[in-house]
Amino acid sequence: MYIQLLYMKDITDIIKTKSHLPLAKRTVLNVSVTSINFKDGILSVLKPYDISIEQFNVLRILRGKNGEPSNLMDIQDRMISKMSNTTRLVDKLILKNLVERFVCENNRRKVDIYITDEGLKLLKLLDPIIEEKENELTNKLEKEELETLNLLLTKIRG
Amino acid sequence: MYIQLLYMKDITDIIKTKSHLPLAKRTVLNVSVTSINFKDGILSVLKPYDISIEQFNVLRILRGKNGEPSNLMDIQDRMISKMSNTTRLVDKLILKNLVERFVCENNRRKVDIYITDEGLKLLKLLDPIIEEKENELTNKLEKEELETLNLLLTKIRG
DNA sequence: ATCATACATTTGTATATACAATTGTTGTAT
DNA sequence: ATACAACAATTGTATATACAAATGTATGAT
Repeated sequence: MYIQLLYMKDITDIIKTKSHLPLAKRTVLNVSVTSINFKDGILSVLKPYDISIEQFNVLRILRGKNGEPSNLMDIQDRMISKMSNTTRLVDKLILKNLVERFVCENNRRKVDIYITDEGLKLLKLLDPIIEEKENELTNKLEKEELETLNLLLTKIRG
Repeated sequence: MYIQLLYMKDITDIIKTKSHLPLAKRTVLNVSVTSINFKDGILSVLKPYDISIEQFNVLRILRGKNGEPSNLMDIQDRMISKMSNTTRLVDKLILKNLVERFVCENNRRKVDIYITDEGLKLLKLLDPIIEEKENELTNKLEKEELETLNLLLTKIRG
């Protein structure tokens, strides 16, 4: 609660006292604050299930393979964040029995990573809760406005 | 270079293969990717000067006080990220002689934190480089579009 | 004046991020 | 066949993030 209050104050501060900032700087700041805002929201949903956002992302990537194994490069290619420490992410998922890892038979440099039934079950549980939170996080804008926002964000990245 | 390529592939992937995602989910993803994009850009500028984004932010907050001291709460209130580890951020700035810390005389629970001349000098050096990068990061959009983007981001946070 | 409470900072632990270096495996050139 | 380069994953180190707990100081109630 305290953190939440501080955080609100923070945003207010930025919006109010810094609206005279140069447009570019204001944009970078605004995107960052919104991103942190979203991340906090998703995190609050995952917290009771003792799983981090990154771990959740890895699980969803593995589910997307429909029973086929992934190796680390596959996973990293689909992650938003950088390539590194995916080994350690998988380690933690293994400890929770959400994932299994084997040496790849065709290429012993690679590893085959599978999501377990337990992992699939957790995802099934989380899916609707995450979706609800995502809707909540974006419901201040009309559908049309959201489309515009997505368009601008895509365009700004070039 | 490798990371850069991977990263581009990543974005392309998301935009191309995931444009059918629900609007809310797509928005959350798009904001996150853009935020990481911006962060990477700023980071690449700061890297040669051996200073992290968070350390840079603390320095700018201190400069904003124009010679008056800040305590940790002041700093945390103005940071985008959460309250914690600000002590350690300041520790690192002290090691670099960019900042000084004293026990507050009026209230010995607090600390007075000052930016040093060396800290001010570094900021003066970094200011134009950061600004240039911010312009570069946002130059794919027209001024008008950037204003719209900022408006939508402000509105989405409610 | 004492005690409980609130305040401000610090410390500890787990996880995540960023990058460099290392290990082990495979492919290729000679 | 051997040596070298490329590949895939792992490990190490420093920093940042998130939260809980501890420390020390000030304030208020009685």
